[in-house]
Amino acid sequence: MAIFSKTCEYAIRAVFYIAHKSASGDRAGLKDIAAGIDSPELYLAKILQDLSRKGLIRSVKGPNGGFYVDADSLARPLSDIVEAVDGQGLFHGCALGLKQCSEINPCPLHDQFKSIRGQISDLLHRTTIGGFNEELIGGLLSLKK
Amino acid sequence: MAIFSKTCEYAIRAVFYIAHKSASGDRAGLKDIAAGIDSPELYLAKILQDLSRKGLIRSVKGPNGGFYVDADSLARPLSDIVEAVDGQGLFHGCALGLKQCSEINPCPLHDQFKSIRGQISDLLHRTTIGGFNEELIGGLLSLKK
DNA sequence: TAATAAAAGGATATTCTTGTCCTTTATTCA
DNA sequence: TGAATAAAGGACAAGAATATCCTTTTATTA
Repeated sequence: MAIFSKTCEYAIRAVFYIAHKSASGDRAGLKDIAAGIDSPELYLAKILQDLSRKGLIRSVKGPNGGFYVDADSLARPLSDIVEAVDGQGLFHGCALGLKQCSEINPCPLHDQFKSIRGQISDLLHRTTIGGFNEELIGGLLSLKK
Repeated sequence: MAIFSKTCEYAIRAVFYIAHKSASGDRAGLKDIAAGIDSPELYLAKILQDLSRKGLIRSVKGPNGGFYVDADSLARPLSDIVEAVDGQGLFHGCALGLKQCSEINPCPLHDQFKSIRGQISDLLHRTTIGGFNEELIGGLLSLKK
């Protein structure tokens, strides 16, 4: 198992790609994004529809339409995408799947996993969607698989 | 997404349960284990067959048969189970699914995820299968969901 | 040695994730 | 206003993870 689902990986890469285009005032079309992040186009369409419904990205139909993110969304943390797609599983719940594990009755790995999950949460919360743009512009980062 | 797959959660809980019984010289039968860790019996059978083939646990057929772990296995790290079931995904590979991400050409989250994954790896490597027995004996820990 | 108990193994069923296809709706522009 | 473009939406398909069923093999013990 990877850390994120495949759907979530696509979502993150796509939003980065869209944010990058948005920074120069452009919108990104589905074909463009799918090619840019190396993902199946029609599956990505579903993911973007979902993110759009949830208000994480915006879309415009018709000629010269496409996806973009506004300034507010650029400032949003990466965790918003992860939660929208993969839910809270990475941050909460006993790692061993024990229902009775809690702060009051912790499993033997509870505190250690708590610390690690806290770090993942911190990382995803302090990293913003727009924060990758410099690196994308500098060409240091490719979003292709 | 949780950290481990459901299969892996069952596997970990089952091995803990078996290890606990083994400590008092007993073997654990499938029904017993499934009830003890609250998992579907026949699915668990497949998981245990797999762990047995991979040498992580031992089994004996026939009356008074069942599963047990030898002293060697008690000393094994939890990471052995996780790797056997969920593979290397938790420890290796770019978190964002970027093929080109590497030490030489790291993605923007590479180093931070590397640290977190290192901690997960350390935790799972330094925790042994047998290490939970005191807590199970003390009744502090329940393996039921 | 026969009866029984318990895991092993193969096949199938169900559910969830991932991926595709086709039609509809909204927008642009000639 | 009509044609073209691009996302939205609904339905379906493939694959993987999870779960169940049935038969076979191996061991115990009466």
